[in-house]
Amino acid sequence: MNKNLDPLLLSQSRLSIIGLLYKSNELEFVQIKDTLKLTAGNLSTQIQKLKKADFLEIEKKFKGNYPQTICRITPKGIIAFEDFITNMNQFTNSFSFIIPANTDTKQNRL
Amino acid sequence: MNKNLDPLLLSQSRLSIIGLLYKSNELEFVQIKDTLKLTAGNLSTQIQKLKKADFLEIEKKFKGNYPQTICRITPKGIIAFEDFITNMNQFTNSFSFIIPANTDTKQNRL
DNA sequence: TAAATTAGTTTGTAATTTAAACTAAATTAA
DNA sequence: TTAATTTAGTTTAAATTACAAACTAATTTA
Repeated sequence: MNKNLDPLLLSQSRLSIIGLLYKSNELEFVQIKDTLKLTAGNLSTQIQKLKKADFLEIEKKFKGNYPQTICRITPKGIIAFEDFITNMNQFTNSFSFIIPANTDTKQNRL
Repeated sequence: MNKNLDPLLLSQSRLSIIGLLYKSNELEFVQIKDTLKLTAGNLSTQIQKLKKADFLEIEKKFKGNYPQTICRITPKGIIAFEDFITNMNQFTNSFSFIIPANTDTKQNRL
């Protein structure tokens, strides 16, 4: 089978989390939770999985008196996300005989 | 969260199965199994799930003396797959500031 | 006629998902 | 001032999913 889609990112919640961080580099736990409308429990587990894969790092600070959890995407996370996008585009483009194609050739990795 | 990706298709195996059928309309169980290198057990369960969602229909015949299971994509399956592709393209294109964009506008549904 | 092959289905375990329950501190209201 | 509520998370537990292994059942080959 086509095993090129990282199963860790083949998940609505984790794909969205990494996608958000891909754009913003780092975000607060609460920002992610609110933006994606995830429960805190779910987000907590998902970022732990992403951390375990070294796709993001978690920094615990304080914002005023409250604890604050910052998530930051790692170089490995960036590459994994770009690979996912590239592979998914490749897949969707293989149906361009009916669904208009993606012009993506090879991504520019920064 | 971005709840527009049908979780039934957000699976490597089921996405590939429906993708194959999207191209070929109907295929034998064994053809799908061999093409995607799935185990028979896994394929059996996955097509049952897809059937339950009315994304494909299963016809049981005989080919010579051996049983033959034909899988055929349904109109509902076609729409679901096209929607998945469209939504995934929309997602990936929202990262085109770095990853080249997909030109897909609105798909032509046949 | 025994062994191997074909074509699947069912089962059992492991992993995943996610809401609910919980911890722990801070803040607000009575 | 102390009780209730809010903030910010983590842990748990139940439900769902994934998938290989084991199984059924017939056919073909040696």
